[in-house]
Amino acid sequence: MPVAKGARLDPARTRAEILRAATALFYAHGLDGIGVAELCARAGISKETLYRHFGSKDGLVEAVLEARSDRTVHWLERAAEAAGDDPERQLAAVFDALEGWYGEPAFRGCAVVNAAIQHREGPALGIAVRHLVRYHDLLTGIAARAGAADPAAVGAQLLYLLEGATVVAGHQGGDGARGPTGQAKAAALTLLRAAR
Amino acid sequence: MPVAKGARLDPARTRAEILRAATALFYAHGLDGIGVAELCARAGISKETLYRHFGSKDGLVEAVLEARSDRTVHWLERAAEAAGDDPERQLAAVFDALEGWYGEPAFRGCAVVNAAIQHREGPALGIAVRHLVRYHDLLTGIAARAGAADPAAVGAQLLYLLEGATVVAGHQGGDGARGPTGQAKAAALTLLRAAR
DNA sequence: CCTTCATCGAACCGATCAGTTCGATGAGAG
DNA sequence: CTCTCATCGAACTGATCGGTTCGATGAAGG
Repeated sequence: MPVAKGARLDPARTRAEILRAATALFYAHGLDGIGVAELCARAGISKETLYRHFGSKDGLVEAVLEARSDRTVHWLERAAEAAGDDPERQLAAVFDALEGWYGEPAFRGCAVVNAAIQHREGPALGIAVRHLVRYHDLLTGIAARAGAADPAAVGAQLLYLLEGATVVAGHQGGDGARGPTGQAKAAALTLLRAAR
Repeated sequence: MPVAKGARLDPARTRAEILRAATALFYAHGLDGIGVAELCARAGISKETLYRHFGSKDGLVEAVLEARSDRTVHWLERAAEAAGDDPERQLAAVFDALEGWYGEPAFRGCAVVNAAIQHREGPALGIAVRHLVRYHDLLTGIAARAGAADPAAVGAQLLYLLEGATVVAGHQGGDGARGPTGQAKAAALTLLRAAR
């Protein structure tokens, strides 16, 4: 990142570096909790560079959220695929991955959903809705392969569990008062088995 | 609320009116989406009155969140009590109440949880953690009365469902793209029955 | 009647913010 | 070597924000 004055690096690399820094800062401090000036300082770039690449702070937020949604969804899809063909194993793998995420010290919930809660207007809400639909599709697919009578309904139930566990886990770290965790996978498997 | 210049109304009533307006405005626009000046205008009071009652915007936020948490928890407790002695009926009543709430056009998710997501520092996070603990206590009590082997674990599972359904429902209204709803109660009952 | 005081309304303050502009710099391309 | 242009860094703008202050007002209480 120590880009010199007249550096002519790959512009795509500059853009990626801005995205990387902005993703972490928006997640940690909230969309309104970090200013463009500080963001540029932390990313090691100038304001002019940021505005040439993204046009506005909202444009940067949109790019960050799109990338974050893609990464998270693909991460869970890969976790399910890697678990083999058994739908129960796939579901267990998804929730194992999630619970590993919850344990990271910087975990603060889902960045996309959090952003939509912070900025009801603007691109965040639409991206979050699509994000939830993708989660729902993933879980509905597992329910369908498990032979559920109404896969979309079971997918919705599993989606509630996933999002609820994420929200609850996201509130643990600042204070004490941690509620019981590790129940999300058990609940998900119970719901899937009850649907067959 | 058209309070005249030298009005000597019950100060407690003035305070309550500020709280009422602030609760709605913070919920609709977010904690950072509404300024003190506009809030005062909408509440029909002057800035000096607001600052005498609450000291700061953060003080007002704290009072709003405390009151909102109390109201919501008591509302669900009453819904459960009114359903009689059968734990399954109590759980159904809680999720019926929630799903009625989700259908309101102004529904935007849980104000307390949303606030903690917006302001990670300050009083919001602590209030939200306590809020979730109270929800967990309510649901754990139902699980215990239903004879669950591990009531706290079942309470956590139900808490995930409750929060997840709230978050998902809170993202439906701005855009189209509504996911399946109405599955929260069915999932909750499935989990409760599986635990007996 | 007269004191008290909650209230209004408007001006004011310092800080911060998103976004713009510009001269200087230096690496890569021809 | 020279032109191009992405980049830096710093200054600047206009708006908004949270919070303070103050004189005027008028209802309640003695």
